[in-house]
Amino acid sequence: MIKNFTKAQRQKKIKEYLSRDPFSSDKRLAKLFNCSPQTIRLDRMELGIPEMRKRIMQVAKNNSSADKVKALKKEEIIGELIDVELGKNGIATLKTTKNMAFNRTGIVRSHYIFSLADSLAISIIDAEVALTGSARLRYKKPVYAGQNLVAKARVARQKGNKYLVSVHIKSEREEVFNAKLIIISMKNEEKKEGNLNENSR
Amino acid sequence: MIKNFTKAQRQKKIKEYLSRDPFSSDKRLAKLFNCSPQTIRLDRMELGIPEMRKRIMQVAKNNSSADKVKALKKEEIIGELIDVELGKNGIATLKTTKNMAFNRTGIVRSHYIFSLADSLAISIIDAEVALTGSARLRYKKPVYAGQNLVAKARVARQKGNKYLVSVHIKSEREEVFNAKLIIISMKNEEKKEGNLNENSR
DNA sequence: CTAACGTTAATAGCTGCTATTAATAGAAGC
DNA sequence: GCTTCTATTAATAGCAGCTATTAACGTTAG
Repeated sequence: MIKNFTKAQRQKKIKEYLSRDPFSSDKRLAKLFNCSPQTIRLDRMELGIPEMRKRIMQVAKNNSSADKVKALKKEEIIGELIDVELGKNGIATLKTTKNMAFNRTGIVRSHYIFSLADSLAISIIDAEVALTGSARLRYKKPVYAGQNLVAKARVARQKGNKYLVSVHIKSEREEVFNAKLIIISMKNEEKKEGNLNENSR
Repeated sequence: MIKNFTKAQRQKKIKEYLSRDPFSSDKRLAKLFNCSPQTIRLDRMELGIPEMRKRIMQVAKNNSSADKVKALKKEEIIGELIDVELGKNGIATLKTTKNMAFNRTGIVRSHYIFSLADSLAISIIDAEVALTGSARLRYKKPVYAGQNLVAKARVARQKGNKYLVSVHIKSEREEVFNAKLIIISMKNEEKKEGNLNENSR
């Protein structure tokens, strides 16, 4: 019989695979790694990896705690949201990579930086839907692939449904970018409609 | 025996409860609502609510695609470059998709629109390296996933290595966005100094 | 040879279900 | 009254995806 992997190789692969896709049962993994479910189970035990259902739970619990932010879902935010005080301020970080940069120079493309600022600005607005109305951007210094960016946003003013948000992005404590954005929150007219025809009582 | 709720009341409560906390099994719900698990099951059937594991799955899948950092993909950024007269003007288009939009509203995220404008502005500059220095953005109307965008850029002024580029983006002949960008062209000497202390290797 | 290791198998039991059939109590209809 | 309907509960078989345990192999190292 063909030996696909050594035990160590297989376990490493399993770990890698599950970190990307935690939704596979032992049965499915067994097929993927061409071994028996029991082997997968033994591997999981040794690696301290919980069963599929518990893995799914972890993922689920993760994002259910993340609905602090109303207008954006987690996946829609560029960068990693560190802290948010809705309606006031927020912090996000972005680890820049080569993919985000011009090959020739290694300089990160400007729209990635804008995306970080814009996403963060929208995230801190306390509304179901928030859109960017206008913005003033200033790129202070070029950012090179590999640099870690820290974005801080603050609601500077609010007039009705218009928020003036200022964002400063630093790398190594040096400001590389700042922006002022007008974010517009949308009315929640459609929220009421719950129980018109619900019988009962 | 004490009748806690009518059927309709209980079902309404179950619906409410699960929308806040999808992690409860029928058994737990039965205790909460002081009835038998079977009753809960019947209620779920009537309401079309799936079992706990499937509910957890839904929550998990939601944010599972979250590798924390969602990168823009290259193809998504630039749009299609239709025509360029270096140093003068250019036209690019972008077919917007659901991926670019907020799930909830279908409105395309602002940074995609900026990316189109910014990329186009940079590509019409006749220089080896061009960087965005600052920008003034105005979002006129929300863009919905599926709309085709047409961006026109024009070099309005040039002062040394600074170019003032204006970009107008239309959908269906209606302007949805415009921007003025200062693009800075870099001399080729300056290209090297990127790797002073950072990223290295 | 034999002991250890790696793998697979078989078995019992668990949770949280689905699906089905049935029993029971209470109210409503004639 | 008796019947019928509704709501609830029960009991049963079966499923997926496990845990935990015991056991049986084959390969390899000493």
